[in-house]
Amino acid sequence: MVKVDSSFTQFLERLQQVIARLDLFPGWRPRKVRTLCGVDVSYQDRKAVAAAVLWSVEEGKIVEISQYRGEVSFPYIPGYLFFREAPLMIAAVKQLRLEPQLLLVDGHGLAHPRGAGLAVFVGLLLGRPTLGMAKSLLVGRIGPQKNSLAPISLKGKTVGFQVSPAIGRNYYVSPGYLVSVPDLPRITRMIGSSYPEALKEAHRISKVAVKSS
DNA sequence: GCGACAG
DNA sequence: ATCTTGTCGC
Repeated sequence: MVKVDSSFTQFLERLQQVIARLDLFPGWRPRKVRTLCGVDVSYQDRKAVAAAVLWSVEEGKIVEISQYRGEVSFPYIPGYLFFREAPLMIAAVKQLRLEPQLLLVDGHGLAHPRGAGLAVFVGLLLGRPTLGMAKSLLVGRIGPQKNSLAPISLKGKTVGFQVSPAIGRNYYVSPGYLVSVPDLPRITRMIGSSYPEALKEAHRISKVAVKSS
């Protein structure tokens, strides 16, 4: 794994700051969400496998799967996850034959120290509506819960929500691309409120794939 | 300086 | 994330 000097992380920070100034979340309000695409990455040493799982909401089943095998040389550093995982995730999604309506990325989007987490980069570079969905908080404070949703506030702004499903652990959702913070509650409800099956499957499939390689 | 810290 | 056995609980 390469050593990462501060000049390089400073460069990545500048990149995130520039991206964060763009108009990333103008709002996306579909009448219906028919297909989701869960994206996740698993590792075994430097070997990595990204899985993209296209999921039909109405049928409740997998429609298409794609995997991308690669090598990582950049370490995990909180706040710079995009540089490690975005290339793999993007490659996996691009291999899909069908075009997903909404991407679900395992990681934060707006709920990031510089407002530009992994989900922002994946969504922006693929040009698709995207949500960041993380299993734990990176930054921000949790506000009062209302209807199983509690705002994540950062510097006085709401950057996402903590979701407390009827079943399972809490998770965190924030805008990745196109979807705005005010639209988050509605979109989250449309796809079911509990941790998405598309992401569970992407996690399982990438894990199995990296072990058998 | 100290603590926190997606996957 | 990954390394790892048994074990507590529904």
